[in-house]
Amino acid sequence: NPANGKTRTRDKYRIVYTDRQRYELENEFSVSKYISIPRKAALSSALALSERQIKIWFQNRRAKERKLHKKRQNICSRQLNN
Amino acid sequence: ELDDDQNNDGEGVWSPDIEQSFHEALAIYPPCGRRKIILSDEGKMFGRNELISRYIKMRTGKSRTRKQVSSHIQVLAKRKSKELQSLFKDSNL
DNA sequence: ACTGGAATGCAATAAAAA
DNA sequence: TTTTTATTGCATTCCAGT
Repeated sequence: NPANGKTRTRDKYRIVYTDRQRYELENEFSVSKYISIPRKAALSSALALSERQIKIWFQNRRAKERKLHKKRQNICSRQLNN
Repeated sequence: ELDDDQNNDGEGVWSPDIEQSFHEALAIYPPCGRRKIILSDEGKMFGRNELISRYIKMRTGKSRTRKQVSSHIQVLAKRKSKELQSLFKDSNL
């Protein structure tokens, strides 16, 4: 449903991705933190997700990485000021 | 560096007074999109967003860059299209 | 070389799911 | 409570038009 440009509906606030969708997305992320336009198109048709969903997944995945990195930094600084 | 905003007051980026002059500028310059976007004065070039930016500075004394104006127009257009889309959904279901 | 505008990025946030 | 999809308001980057 790419013509809409909208994913959320009144009955489905969000959908749960399949294990294969998660695996392939995670695999692509390990190659590059930023998805290229042709790779995004390929993943979109391969995983039956809209290009918007691919784009948003990478944004959320980067946010997760930043959050984890911040946690690691906090642990390090905690160990430094004992 | 510390909060160095001579141009930005305590309110948000598009506080009511700035929003007011922004809409005035929209009405003044081209009364809705379709007019010669190519504005070239002797020596200097001026696009619509820059004219809007200058108008906001005139009326409020606060600076909003042409890219801020561009971004704001995009956000407003998105809101409008979503309002229309939700109206269609409601009437259908 | 200038621009306006689309695509994209990110922080904050919501809410369902785990 | 934490994690996972999805949106929103701004800014920033990418694309052409003149």
